[in-house]
Amino acid sequence: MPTSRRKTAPGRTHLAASAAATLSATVRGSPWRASRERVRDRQIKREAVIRAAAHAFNHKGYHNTSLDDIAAALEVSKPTVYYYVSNKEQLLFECFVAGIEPIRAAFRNARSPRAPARERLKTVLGHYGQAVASEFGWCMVRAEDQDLSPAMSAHIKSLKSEIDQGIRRLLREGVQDGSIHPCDPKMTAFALAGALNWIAHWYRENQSMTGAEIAAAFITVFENGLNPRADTAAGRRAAQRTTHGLER
Amino acid sequence: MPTSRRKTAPGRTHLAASAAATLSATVRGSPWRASRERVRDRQIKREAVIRAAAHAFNHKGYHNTSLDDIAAALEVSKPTVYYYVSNKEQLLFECFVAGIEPIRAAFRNARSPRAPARERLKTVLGHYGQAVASEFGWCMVRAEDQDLSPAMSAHIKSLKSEIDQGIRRLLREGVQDGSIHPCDPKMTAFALAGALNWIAHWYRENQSMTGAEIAAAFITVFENGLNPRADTAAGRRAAQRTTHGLER
DNA sequence: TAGGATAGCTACTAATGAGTATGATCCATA
DNA sequence: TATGGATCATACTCATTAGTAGCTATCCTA
Repeated sequence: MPTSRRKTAPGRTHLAASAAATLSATVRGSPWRASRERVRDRQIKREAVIRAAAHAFNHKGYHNTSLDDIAAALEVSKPTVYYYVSNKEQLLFECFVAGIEPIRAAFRNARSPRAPARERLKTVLGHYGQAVASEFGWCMVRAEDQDLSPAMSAHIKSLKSEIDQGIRRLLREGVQDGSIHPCDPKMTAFALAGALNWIAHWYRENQSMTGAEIAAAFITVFENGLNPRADTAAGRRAAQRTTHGLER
Repeated sequence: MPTSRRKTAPGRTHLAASAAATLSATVRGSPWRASRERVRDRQIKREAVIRAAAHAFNHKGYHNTSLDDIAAALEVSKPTVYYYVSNKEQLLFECFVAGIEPIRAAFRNARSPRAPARERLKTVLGHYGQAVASEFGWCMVRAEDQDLSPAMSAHIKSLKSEIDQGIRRLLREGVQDGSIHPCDPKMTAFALAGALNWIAHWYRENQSMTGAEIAAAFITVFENGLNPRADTAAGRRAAQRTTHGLER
């Protein structure tokens, strides 16, 4: 890795460039306006830091990523990173929240029972899959309580639990309105979430599909299960041969 | 944590006790026999080290576990651990192999097409689930290439790929013999493995079921999918109302 | 145009933890 | 009973890295 210690002119760092690109910073107005823009500017830079962290965590893992790495990726020094974020742990936490927020939004939209619960669940799972395939997916999925302070760990656990409970509720509603096969909501929710979470592990290496395509493919898998095809004689025969007992 | 630096008499450490418990070390015989027992003794102690590592990784994560921790858990010093294992990375690798081996064995047993492929797949997935819920499950599932040297990373990847290909093959066979609904083998294998892998994440905190019970419950989930119950008028009505399109 | 807030850098501290050099002890064998 | 290998401990080295102290430059506001 070439240490391109390019001496950027002060006040014109990569971070600043990133902010300037998004801001119409040339507009001058009242002092308040300028002040507001400063705040926005800072917010944008902060997000750039978090995105860079997510990218690094994604590729090298949390513990193998130093804050110097993140700073280098932004062509900035380490204290600059600390200027936008209080510590490494918070960086992971922010990535986690950025990843999980779209899923929570999807749940909020799925609240009202216009459609059968199965359809609402499918929509939510679609968003879930896309979130996991996003840049923040890895952080979302791999953020472990072991790496975080008790407070943050508790916060993350409660967010995760919220998602879990949301899936279970939709499953129960689906069983009740008849749109979903009777099932154990807890185990089914675990299976669904697990299958989708796992996307984060192989998606980096195999980006031949978009997040939406993957999510759609998974929904199909969930719907078909492992049932034999009901429309052929061979399927019926094979299904009848089954013994219906797991190995001891 | 009380630093119970209990001064164990030399030659009578925890490791030795563990080995002695399993060995009938009192038997004296020919020098060759003693020599063979020494070898076995060493092997048993080595396995105790690996188990201790798995336990620690399981609870604190790989990077948050120091070799001093593992040594302390065995009431032994760090160089003793190094006496049985060449480095930390190898420790993780051994845990990984210990976890994945039963799954490979299950695949070997599922080779001959006595039963329909669906039944063979169910059996394999049952073993898979139990392995993931085992003490080595976490290591198996969370061992990342990022934490390992290229050589070990490649080795682990090939083992993982072997499992993946095995599942796909059984899926294809099942589709062919009619015992499994036509599906995309790749995506279906990802979903199945993901759901099962995820067990490792929640099993530690929720050991209300045995590994076998969990595996059985998951198989049921896979078989039912999200299909509506076909045996009620409500189910059919709900199924007809569905729009069959993922959100845009 | 002075002053204060903003934004950033160089150069450090301090702690942790992987891995090792060296030597002590025990036991089987000769 | 002397010796060599097996087993384990004390006490280090060395590299990494999270986080900080203290300084500088810029720019908006009064």
